[in-house]
Amino acid sequence: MLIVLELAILGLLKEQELHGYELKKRLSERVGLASGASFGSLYPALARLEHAGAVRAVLAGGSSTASIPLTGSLGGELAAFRARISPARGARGKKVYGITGRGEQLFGELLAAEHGSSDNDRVFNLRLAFAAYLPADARLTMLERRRSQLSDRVVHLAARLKVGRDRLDGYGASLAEHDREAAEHDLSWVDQLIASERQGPPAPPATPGPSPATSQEDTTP
Amino acid sequence: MLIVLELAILGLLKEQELHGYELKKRLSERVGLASGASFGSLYPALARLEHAGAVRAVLAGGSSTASIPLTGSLGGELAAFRARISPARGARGKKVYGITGRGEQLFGELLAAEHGSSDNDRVFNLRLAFAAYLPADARLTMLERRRSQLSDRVVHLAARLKVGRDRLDGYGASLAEHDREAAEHDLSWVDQLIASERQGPPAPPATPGPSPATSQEDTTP
DNA sequence: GCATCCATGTAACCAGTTACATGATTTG
DNA sequence: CAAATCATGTAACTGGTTACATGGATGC
Repeated sequence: MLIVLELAILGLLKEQELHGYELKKRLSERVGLASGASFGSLYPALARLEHAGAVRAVLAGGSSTASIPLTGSLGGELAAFRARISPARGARGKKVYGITGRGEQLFGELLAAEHGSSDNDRVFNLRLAFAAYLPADARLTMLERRRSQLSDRVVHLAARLKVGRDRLDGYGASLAEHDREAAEHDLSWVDQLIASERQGPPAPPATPGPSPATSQEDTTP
Repeated sequence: MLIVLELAILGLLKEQELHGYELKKRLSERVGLASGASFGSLYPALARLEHAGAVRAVLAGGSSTASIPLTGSLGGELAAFRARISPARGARGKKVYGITGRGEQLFGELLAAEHGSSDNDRVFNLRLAFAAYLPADARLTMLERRRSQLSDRVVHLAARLKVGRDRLDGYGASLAEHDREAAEHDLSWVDQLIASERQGPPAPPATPGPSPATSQEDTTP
């Protein structure tokens, strides 16, 4: 799924500039099951995004740790400038990517788009991971769509259990049962999310707050 | 994944003869999340299996309900015979497939094969669905491999939670938490399966017993 | 100076999907 | 008899993987 990878890349780059290798590591850890993207798909995706003007690459110089550890809250502009100190070195430098205005826009579109019934699980997880960038109402809509999806699934799985009672052996029955439980667990989780969405304000406890005035981890090196 | 689809097909055909369309429906309901195979992949897969001699097709005559509703407990022989009443009709008849000796063998191999670290979830679910056909020790091995896999995953996800505490926003944290819970749930489920495997006999409550002397579908054309 | 990790990229291949083309059977 | 559903198949495309090729940087 195009969107999955590209959305994930843009989302991570929105937080801070990264080069491909690092990006890949973050992708794996950040959205756990969602995306085990490999280099073979990551680099082409980056190339596509760059071609589309959504990200911009800067060849970064040698001293490795220079560009990685900035915490992200300042615009790409500055960091890009800093990186440009040593613009070209050997044939293949470390290519640090930053998101552009176009990229931010694309990110917003991808994040808000209605993914007509396809993929589901992975897509939802990913979008939730970046839900903080979504306006509150869109977030709620998304959660509710997910809720109804899961509720359908639970019904379907329960039906499977009932129908298959005589067609399933012990293992099949246990599997069906477990699937239903998992779906129910997912459902109640989403319900929780919805509930806390409705009464509490978004309340982002960590770094990438979408808006509030409280975000000031400055990053002067 | 080749194995997934083909294993699933063979497994279902082992229980009873089916034509593609019906097969597809069963695939969806039987192994819930595991396989939403579409016709575009199913028919080619059937063709491959037929070419490999693992399944054998019989053109079935018109009166639809004749071949479907047999409860599966009788060997393929009889059903095949019944279907052969009108062996060829229009250009495209309903093609009922049955598993052959080669197919049974292949099924066994696929079911027992070590799927070196790949796919995981779907494969496990599928194999569990047909676990009754596995000898007890292989079953245990498989369950234990899965257990260690899941245990690794839990550790990894817990680590993600701890590490990402400051890098994750509320949504990311909730997601990570939920993933960990899900993995833990899976783990304790597998533990249960292992436990009941160890002390109780397999005890298959329904149709498809793995071995008893009743299996005699010979393959004379 | 050699091994190991970091880092980027390409090419071949693979499983699977969607969309299309075709026709038979059932049913209102 | 027309519409819906059952049924089989093909072709184009997609999103992805593994394996390969290449080379800089680090550290022992």
